Amino acid sequence: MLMLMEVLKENGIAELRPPQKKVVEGGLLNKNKNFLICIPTASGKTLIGEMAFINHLLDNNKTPTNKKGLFIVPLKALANEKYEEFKGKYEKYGLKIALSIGDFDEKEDLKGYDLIITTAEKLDSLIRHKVEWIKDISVVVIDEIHLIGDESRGGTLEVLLTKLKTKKTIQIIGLSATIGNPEELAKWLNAELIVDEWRPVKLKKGIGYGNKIMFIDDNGNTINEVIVDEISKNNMFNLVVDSILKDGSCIIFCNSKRGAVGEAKKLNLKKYLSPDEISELRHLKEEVLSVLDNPTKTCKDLAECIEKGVAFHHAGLTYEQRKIVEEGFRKKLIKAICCTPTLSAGINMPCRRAIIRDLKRFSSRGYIPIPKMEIHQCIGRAGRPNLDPYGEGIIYINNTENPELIENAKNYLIGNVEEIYSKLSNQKVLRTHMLGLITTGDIKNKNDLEEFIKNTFYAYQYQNTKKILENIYEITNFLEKNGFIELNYRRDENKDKSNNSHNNKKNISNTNNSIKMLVLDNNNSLTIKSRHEEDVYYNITPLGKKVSELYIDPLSAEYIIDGLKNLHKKTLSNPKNMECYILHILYIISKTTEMQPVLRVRRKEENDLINDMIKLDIDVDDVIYGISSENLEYFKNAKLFYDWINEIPEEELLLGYNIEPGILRYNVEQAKWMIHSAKEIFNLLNIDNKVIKDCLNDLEIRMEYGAKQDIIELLKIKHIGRARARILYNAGIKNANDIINNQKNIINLLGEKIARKILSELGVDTKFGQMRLSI
DNA sequence: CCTCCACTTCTCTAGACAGCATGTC
DNA sequence: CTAGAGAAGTGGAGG
Repeated sequence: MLMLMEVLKENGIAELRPPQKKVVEGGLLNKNKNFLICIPTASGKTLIGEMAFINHLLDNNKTPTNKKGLFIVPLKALANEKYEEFKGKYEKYGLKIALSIGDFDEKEDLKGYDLIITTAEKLDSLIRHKVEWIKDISVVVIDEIHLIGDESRGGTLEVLLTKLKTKKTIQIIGLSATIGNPEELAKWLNAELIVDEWRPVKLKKGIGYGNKIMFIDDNGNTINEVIVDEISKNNMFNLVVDSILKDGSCIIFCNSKRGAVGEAKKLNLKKYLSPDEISELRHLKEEVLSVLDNPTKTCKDLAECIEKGVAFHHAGLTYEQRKIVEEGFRKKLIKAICCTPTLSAGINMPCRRAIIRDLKRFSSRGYIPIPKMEIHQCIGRAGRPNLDPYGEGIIYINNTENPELIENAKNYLIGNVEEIYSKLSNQKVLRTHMLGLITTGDIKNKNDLEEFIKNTFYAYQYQNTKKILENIYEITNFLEKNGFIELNYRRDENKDKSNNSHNNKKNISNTNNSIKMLVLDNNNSLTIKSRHEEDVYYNITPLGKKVSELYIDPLSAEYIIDGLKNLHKKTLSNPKNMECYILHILYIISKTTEMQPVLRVRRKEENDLINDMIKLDIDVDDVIYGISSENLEYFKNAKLFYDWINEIPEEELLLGYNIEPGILRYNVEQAKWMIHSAKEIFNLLNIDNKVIKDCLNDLEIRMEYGAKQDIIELLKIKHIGRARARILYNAGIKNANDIINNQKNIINLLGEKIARKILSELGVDTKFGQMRLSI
């Protein structure tokens, strides 16, 4: 304890906050005690994790114990932020801190690191690659652990926690936002539950309508009503200006990107800016415009807003643009941000006044209410520690004084938030993780499988594993059918050894039958299990292992395999039309579940797309029944990638497909990953087809750079991207040899510094360089 | 033949984890 | 629980 306080003190923390004290008093320093901590954002959650790390990773002399701690965060941006923060705080004690996320990895083996900041998915992936340091883990802190209830990502966290919590030597500390059923989650984790409402800055909750804000207490009673100056007809504008004039800042949460941009455009705060601020904002504006070679519509819109002291923030912005907006807001140059949920959780972006504009959002099920938990996270942004005397979380109703709407808003502000539920039964989650668990050897047979499921949050919550097990048996059949796993029937070890593969095959079909019987029976099916089923053993195949390590959905892998096999047949009958094959491959990857959602098809576009698909013979099994609208969407998406790799100018691309810079980058990133996966999978299929193989190899590079085929040789060289490659190519320099033979020319074209870098990379006079050339 | 305007029809809808191997202008 | 805003298209009236 003494050591801990000393370390905290050396990092500027003299005293613990009430919830932190509560956790320490509850036994945080007991290295075997798990915790679930539900306290508001910005009340010092992270520090609780840090205390646990210090406790495990440093001894009384403040030197490393060589134990390992993991910090699992939900976003890469957050991981980066914490990595920098922890490095600054704890490296001085000799702790080695690593960041391990999808697009970045410490070069060295993570074995030598004490504190690793990672995401759930990355950690899961590392486990699949069988890193051996997992056994050294002594403490795991999970940030935003309530995400276990997230439809798409919760399952991964659940599988991970299920594994971790069986290892009794690991202390697990879950940090959570307020949830409706914390006891349930805590019990499952064998954790002590700490709930606290303490906040560093007081939060006033209110409902805005017309030009009034009605502040209410936790019982829903009105505390006071504030009249906002009606300086314009735009009530939102009045609300924002009201805050700014009191030295406050605003974040307005909207339910769509368009809504956020529209709201931002309506706020002109120029009148309220100082001359200094105006000139600095002009600088920011230029920065925003220079992020892309040619500013697109989104860039121009943002630049225009920023000049007026406002910004919008959503996934359509590039990473750099988002950073500019966030930085501008922190420096108080940008007075208000209109955003989508990008800012509702994750990175630290507090403000004085958080305004909720929408309480419903469009989803696959229609226009549905936004969860209360999310609204609470949004209004929880209000109140900047040490800057604001208080924060204001306001739900704004544009509609006059409709009592129903006010009542609805009130319900959002008071009372309990939703309970969270296991999302393990999500099909994609089950497919992916069943394969993963078989890969890692966590599940070797049916007994392991049932044991594992019994330990999940799902089983704990529903007290019934029958339904999910039936589901899983179907999935194991699917995995077996596609050659990702093998189902073996063995009565005992000896018999198994004498089994040959032919016998195994026979047994598999028996297994299938018995599983079907199980599904049909609704009453006491678990007791009527046949012996066949009892004895199912799961073995991973090389293909399955690859799919698992690539971290893609097995269903996507099936699409890829089917697609490539079909394409192979086509290349045999007509080995000439390369462009056609490229579109086929792009179409295949557009179908994968990782690429969803794909672009929507407008009615006017339908005919052209159908004609193209027929011409290219893509997924047209039966012309009479036509092509499904889904397939049209996949194809449209494929065409986007096709245009991208054919160097269609970005602005034209975005306009033509009606997307934004950030979304394009995201899609290209996903596509790159899928093409890489397709390439790796194809290599395992034992199909001798050089056309497809070359095509996949080239596509991976072309997708990364957005480049045509002709400059591929140049792109393979370090320091040459698509711009430099194009310059060289236009000057007649087409490959590494040309570069070596035209050294003077290269210097003229690219400048001496870069030219020298490239030449030394090509290692004209070193053997290593020559080897690279031959690759 | 053009412009304006009212009306109808169409379109669109949040976010962001994972592989791999290192550096675009 | 299952919408609603805004863009695009249409067509008639009026000059």
